[in-house]
Amino acid sequence: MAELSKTYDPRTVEPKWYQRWIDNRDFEADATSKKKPFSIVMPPPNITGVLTLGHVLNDSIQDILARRARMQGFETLWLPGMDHAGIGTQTAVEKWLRKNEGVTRHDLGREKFLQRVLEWQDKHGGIIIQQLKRLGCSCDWSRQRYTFDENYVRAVEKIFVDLYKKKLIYRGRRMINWDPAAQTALSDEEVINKPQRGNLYYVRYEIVDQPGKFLEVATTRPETIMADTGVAVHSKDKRYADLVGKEVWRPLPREKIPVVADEAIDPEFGTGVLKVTPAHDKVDFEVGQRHKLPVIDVLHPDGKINCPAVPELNGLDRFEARKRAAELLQERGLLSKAEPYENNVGFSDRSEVPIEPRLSEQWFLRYPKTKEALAVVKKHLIRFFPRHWEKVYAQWLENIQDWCISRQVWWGHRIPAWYRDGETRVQIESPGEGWRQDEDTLDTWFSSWMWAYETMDAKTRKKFYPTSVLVTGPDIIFFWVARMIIAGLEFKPGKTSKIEDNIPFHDVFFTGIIRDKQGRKMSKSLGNSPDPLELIDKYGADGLRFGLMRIAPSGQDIRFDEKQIEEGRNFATKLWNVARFRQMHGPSEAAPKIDSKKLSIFAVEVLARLNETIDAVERAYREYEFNTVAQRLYDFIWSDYCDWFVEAAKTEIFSEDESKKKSALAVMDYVLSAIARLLHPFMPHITEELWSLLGFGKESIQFARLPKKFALKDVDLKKRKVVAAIYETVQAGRNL
RNA sequence: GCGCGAUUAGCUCAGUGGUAGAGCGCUUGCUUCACACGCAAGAAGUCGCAGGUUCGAACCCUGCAUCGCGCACCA
Repeated sequence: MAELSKTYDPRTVEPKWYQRWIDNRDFEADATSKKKPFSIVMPPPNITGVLTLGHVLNDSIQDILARRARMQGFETLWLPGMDHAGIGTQTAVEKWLRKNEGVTRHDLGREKFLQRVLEWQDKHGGIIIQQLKRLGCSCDWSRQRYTFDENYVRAVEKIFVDLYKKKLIYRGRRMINWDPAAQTALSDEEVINKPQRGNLYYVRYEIVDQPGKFLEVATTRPETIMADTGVAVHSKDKRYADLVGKEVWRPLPREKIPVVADEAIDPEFGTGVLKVTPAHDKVDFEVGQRHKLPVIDVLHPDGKINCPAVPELNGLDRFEARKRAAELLQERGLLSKAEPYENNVGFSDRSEVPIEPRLSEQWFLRYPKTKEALAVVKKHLIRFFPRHWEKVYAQWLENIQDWCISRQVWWGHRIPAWYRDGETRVQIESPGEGWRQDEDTLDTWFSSWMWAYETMDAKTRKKFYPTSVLVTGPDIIFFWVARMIIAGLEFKPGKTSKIEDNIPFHDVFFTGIIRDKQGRKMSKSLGNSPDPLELIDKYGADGLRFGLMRIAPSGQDIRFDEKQIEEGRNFATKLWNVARFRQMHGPSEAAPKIDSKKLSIFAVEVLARLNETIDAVERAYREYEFNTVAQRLYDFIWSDYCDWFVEAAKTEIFSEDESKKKSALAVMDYVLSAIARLLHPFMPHITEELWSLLGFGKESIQFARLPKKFALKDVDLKKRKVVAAIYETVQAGRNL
């Protein structure tokens, strides 16, 4: 048995073991194994991403579950991979190109740009995978997948074609969310509403056959007046009843537009008159449809005004134009007032600029299996932890709208649609000469929704699908979790067509979101996100993992404080030292013989508490209460074992009575071995090191069975009262 | 407007019907033969507010307040 050094050095110990695990192929799952399966697919991080604390939390939890499953005797697969992250990656590379070479993607053209993305990917991509290894993640790297793997791309295309054939995918000209910065359509989920301070402008529209009389319209967007093709009032609004059917002069440019009556107008808002701008607002579009109003688009895709008829505004950026339009109206006496006003504006999740509702030709998916998806969660065929997310999930599914899946982005899965002379064909291969493929790519989530099964080959899938549990953040419950459930139910990748064989996972554990000390989200721009790699250097991967898990209540947001990680490191040191103490009194036994007749009352106490801890830990795992597991282990080791048992046992260890000494040491071995195993999922490296140095097993601790409770006799358990009394006395004595 | 969380010691958070807990911080004492990343002792909370249920409420119910999040509205 090697000697334990005076201090624990995670920086050498951790990489040493990780390398050994990899060399032994300990993480590789055997699809032909007879053991029961346990599987997790990792939510694929973006190829451009670097490790954040969010990943550390997420992946530590997955690692804990995977490592525990191995110790429970399951054939365990933790399948890792990466996401190409369409808009995200494209934006990152464009930014890099602009900074380093001063060129845009349009300067390069599609082909060259994609070439550069691939080069960039080889050079800078996938850093996060190396970082996950440093965390100790026990992923099956031999099965690592990428949403751009050839087979995966093929599967995405195939699904598109299938859904098209089923008439679930269609192409249509509809109102979509347009991101003028990234210049692409977005799904509703990618739009975030934020309250914005602005003005409510009261604009005067002169009534055509009553010169000098005006209809006043309240609007926040005077820059879109040029696109007005009508004004609308509520059908029952008496104030304006006589004007319905007449015409008013649109101020910019001056033109006659009709007054229509529609139920959608709120008579209470503003003046009760709505300017109808079908090209630039969803409600207005619908009103326009009902009254057959024309659609005039006055915005370029980049958000600049497209209206040569009003040269003062033409070519201006939309926000610039807003101010200018108000000035123009003011000059012409058509602005009666402007009052400060706060309203919600939709922002692009990615580029963080306000989106524009825009009429556009896009591909859409009519979601299949929404009722079934609702039912599997309601009936707990899929269980959510914590439960309250079920409601959020249900609310989304009940109000679901068709999904806009096409993106005007170059980096992504190409849409398998082909055009020639007004003819359209949807198929994977080109139909032949003269056919032009659709320029657009698919929403990244349209590929990720197959992640739970398309990452597995047939043999792997047979053994490991459906997966056991999904660990992810609640922020992607719609983007990913719900859509994966739908995909599982619709595409039926399971061994039979039964629902329970096709759901993508049995349990979903939603982690909390890590915030800074002030409760703000971690973000690059705020610079409040500590670098996990630095934390690992400082405190060790095990320290970081344990520290974080201990403060991560199930599903609650977490306020991060480095102090908490320091505690994790301190705990590792404590464990190390108490093992050293044992080692100073001779070699340990892998299978210590404990003569229950010779157990001291202190030994009975610590074994009883170990039993309680084993039970409590088991219970907490069942509910995914990782902080409880961590806390119970922490308390047992530090307080019950170190502070009380070891201190009490010292008298025996230093006594002349050999049998008492042997008994105490045997109990220490028993408890230490149990501790190492219980703690291994949380702190894999240090426990493996101790397991090896103390000689508790020839094999890696990873495959050691979790400790069972020690069989204590009732006679012995009765002694616990005495121990309690003694401990109380000791405390009182110390007090004096 | 609807829904979901949170509100407990200076800080970060556990507890969830029966005498208020942990870690950090603070105070005091310890270079005691594993550990100062430590040991021992201690001070510190009318458990957001108001009602109700109960023998008994931090915990259950109702209402309110504050903070955060989601959905809807958003001219």
